[in-house]
Amino acid sequence: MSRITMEDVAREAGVSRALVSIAYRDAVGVSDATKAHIIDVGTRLGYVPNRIAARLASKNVDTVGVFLQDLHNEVFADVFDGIRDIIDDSDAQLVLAVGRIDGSGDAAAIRALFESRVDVIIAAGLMMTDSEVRAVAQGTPLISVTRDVPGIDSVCADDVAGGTIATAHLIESGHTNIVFLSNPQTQGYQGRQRGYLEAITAAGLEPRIVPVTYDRHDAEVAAGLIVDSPHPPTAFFAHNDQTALGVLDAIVLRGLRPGKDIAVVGYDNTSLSQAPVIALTTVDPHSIELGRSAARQALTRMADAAGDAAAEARVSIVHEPTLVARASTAR
Amino acid sequence: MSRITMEDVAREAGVSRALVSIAYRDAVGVSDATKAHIIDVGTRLGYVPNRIAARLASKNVDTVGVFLQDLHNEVFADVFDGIRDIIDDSDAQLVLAVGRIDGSGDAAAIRALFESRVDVIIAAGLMMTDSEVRAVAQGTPLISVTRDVPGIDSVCADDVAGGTIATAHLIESGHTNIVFLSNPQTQGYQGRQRGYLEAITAAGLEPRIVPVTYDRHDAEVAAGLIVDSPHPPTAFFAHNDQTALGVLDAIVLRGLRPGKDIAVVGYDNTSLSQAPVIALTTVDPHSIELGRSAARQALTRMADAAGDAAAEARVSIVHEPTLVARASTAR
DNA sequence: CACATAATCTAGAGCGCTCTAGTTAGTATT
DNA sequence: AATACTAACTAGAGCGCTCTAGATTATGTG
Repeated sequence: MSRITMEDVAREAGVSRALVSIAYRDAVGVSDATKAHIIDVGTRLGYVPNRIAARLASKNVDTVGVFLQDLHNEVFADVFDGIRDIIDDSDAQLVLAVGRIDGSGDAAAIRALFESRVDVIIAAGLMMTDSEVRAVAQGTPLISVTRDVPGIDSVCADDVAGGTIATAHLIESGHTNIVFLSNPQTQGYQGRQRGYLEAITAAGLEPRIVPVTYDRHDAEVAAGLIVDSPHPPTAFFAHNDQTALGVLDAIVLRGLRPGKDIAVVGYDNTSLSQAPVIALTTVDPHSIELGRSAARQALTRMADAAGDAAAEARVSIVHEPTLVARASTAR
Repeated sequence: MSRITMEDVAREAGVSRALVSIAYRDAVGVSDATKAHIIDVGTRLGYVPNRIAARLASKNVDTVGVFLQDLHNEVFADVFDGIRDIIDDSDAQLVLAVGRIDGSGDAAAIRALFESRVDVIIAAGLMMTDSEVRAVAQGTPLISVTRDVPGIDSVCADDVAGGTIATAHLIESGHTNIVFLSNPQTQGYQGRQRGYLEAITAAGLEPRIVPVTYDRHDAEVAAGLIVDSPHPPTAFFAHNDQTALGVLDAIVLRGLRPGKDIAVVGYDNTSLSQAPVIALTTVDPHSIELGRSAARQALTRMADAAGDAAAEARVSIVHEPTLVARASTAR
């Protein structure tokens, strides 16, 4: 274990501990020459600053906690990329916590973030209910990304609009029997469903909503049952790309051709959907950009928590999603 | 911010600070009644223990740092799942750091882990050279997972064997012109290539190795060029599933059929390759199991760092990979 | 050259917790 | 009833850093 402390460096360099601290933090108050000397001695001794101690001692170490729902869903990787873009350019620290696909790890992950005394939390894809989120956010500012939580700072795409353009795209292509695959477990992706409903009813069509679990294989099975039913739809709109992939699986397994025989639309525009083998039509919520916005908002919240500017009211940033048409909806 | 400290709880509960500490840590030395009372007062006040302070004060808070190379590659999600399986059952803490796809974030991520004073680091997919890894591991035990680093505890699949069975599978299927798509940037996936070479030369065939970058689109372009070349191979063996997907893209874009016209084998058995739409033949390194092994080894290292049992020599755990044959290599 | 001003540097009091050593009370042993 | 335990609890010294207030030295100015 690294046993070298700031004290050791100070003694060896012949200066006070405080000066070593100043030097290592790039703060003002040390001459260039002394600073160089201190850093030099430090590296020679193999000194590694102890961030734990620094965090304890200082009120000014900005740290943002990031919660990612599921590492297996690439959306969260995209969001994280965006967050990092911004945070790397600030001098804030990042602390990461990840949930479990079924949502069972959310509370524990958020608690861990709290116990690490982060100044602000960016949560991507929390599965709890709105009120649970609000309850948990007590004290530390919480920014929800990819999901709008009333009462909480939120950064997300306009999912209702996204659901509408996806459905409208299908309707324009001549489909009249369109099934929406919803996710009952995930609180907060209701917007996509609402958008679907709006577009469907506006067109005077009959909505068909089927709930599926988060698991892609389950989605395949569920979609398969629907395809095999007496009145199979000609198009599916899945609440996310993962589920859409399951639908493609079901279609392919039955010897049918996505796009030609049955149209499929996903949501998220993960890099997967872009692959020519998949070529999934999908709604792009611009996840990276969402991550960036969320990170900027996080930085803002930290700033006005530091200076005691009256905490602004809840902020809701909504990005406009765009449709990306690919082969899965091309005849 | 949560301003309530242990002191506050102690005062309110009418006990000493130390007793609150004992109660909250589930340690022995407090009666059940008092403990219940303390916890009760604590929750009423909204007390959240400060793990930062705990870490500083205690020598006995086990924390394992996990480095994941790239959130966009699902292998790392699998490895992480395995790690968490084990760590969740211990009472160690997990600290996560993630790199960047091009390896540029590795050093910074590892440094952050060091500065967080983790007791042991599990690194999945480090892109540095072996000696850089060894240099960085000074002091803190470092366990490399998915990659064998000489001199460092490593948990990985037998990549040479993996490369061999993949190539042998292709040869048995009658292929004689097999291209291996290597990744020159990633140190340490050389085993897969070596396995390929062994199988190829054992069969008296001509090796063809083409380097591609980590980017899937680049892989598609590179594979495309090879397919369009005068003597296109009848089979590709890609160093990982991501790259294999790029190959599938190139094949599909040319109106060819994977499996039928050109065979493709990947490596990692990510959930993606299992999807019927993709149906990629691949080598399964049993990533989750690798994660579990690595975590167990991490726990062991921490234990013998605590008790001053003579630190054992370097441990290398090798799992046997298995071939998963799917449609991408079926005529 | 005395005095102000700025630039460096230091002392030492915390940050919120854990942990060792010790005190006090409660129960058992002979 | 004296002794020995054990269980329950407390005091206080850190952990390695940051930060405020003050000391010291260097620089400028009329």
